[in-house]
Amino acid sequence: MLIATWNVNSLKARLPRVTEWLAEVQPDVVCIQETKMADAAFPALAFGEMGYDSVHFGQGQWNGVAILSRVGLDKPRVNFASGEPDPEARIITADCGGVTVASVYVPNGRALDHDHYTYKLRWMAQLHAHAAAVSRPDGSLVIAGDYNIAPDDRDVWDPAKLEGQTHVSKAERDTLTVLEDWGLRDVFRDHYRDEKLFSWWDYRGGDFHQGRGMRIDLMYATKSVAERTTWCGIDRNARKGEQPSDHAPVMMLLGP
DNA sequence: ATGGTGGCCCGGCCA
Repeated sequence: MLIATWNVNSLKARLPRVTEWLAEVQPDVVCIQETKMADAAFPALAFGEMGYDSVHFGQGQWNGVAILSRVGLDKPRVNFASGEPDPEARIITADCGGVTVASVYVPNGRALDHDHYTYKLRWMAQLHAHAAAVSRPDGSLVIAGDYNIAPDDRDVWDPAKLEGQTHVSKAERDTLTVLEDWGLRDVFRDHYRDEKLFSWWDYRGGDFHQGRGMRIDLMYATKSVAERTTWCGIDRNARKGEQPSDHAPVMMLLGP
């Protein structure tokens, strides 16, 4: 079972690229972020014609998350499963092929002294509670999406240049450690020990072609799922060509 | 030099 996550940066602008990619790669489950559309505009029919069931949690102009699955899609849950609901559309969960899958779009944070940064840290605490509400540490859970956090310095092109900015602060990275302490693993890092491989590159300044990126699109999985993972990858080809998203899809392949 | 590109929807916000 091939599970993917992709921040598409507007599903309306990206639908041709997304359907082309689905046809080529044939993933079984896809977590999508930043659809930037209302539920009524979500192209469920187009995905259905390609064999995918889908659920979407949108709010219109900003945010918006979805899950596509061709291995079953049960118990869709929008927003956090416990505590205060997020006022923004940033998390959706469903059971797909025996795995509980959450598609998450973590707040950006903007700057360390910004209100949005405290919102981001609070959001990550709520994500921890969400994991515990939908699964046990010994269950089958994948939380995949745009975390807007680079787990460590291997995950950024130049740590020195990013010091003092969001995505790399200790407090943000500590929220990932909380997830790991609960029982989740960064499955990509299990398969690429020291490689500096990125999933996002700013549109500006030719950053993609200069290799100036970060790995912020992450797939956290419980131990039983991580141990079934035979391969992980980032499809940087999807960042090339006409009208790409600024993110590339990240994938994990599960054995039986 | 606080720029630059590309989404949103049509001047400025957000990433």
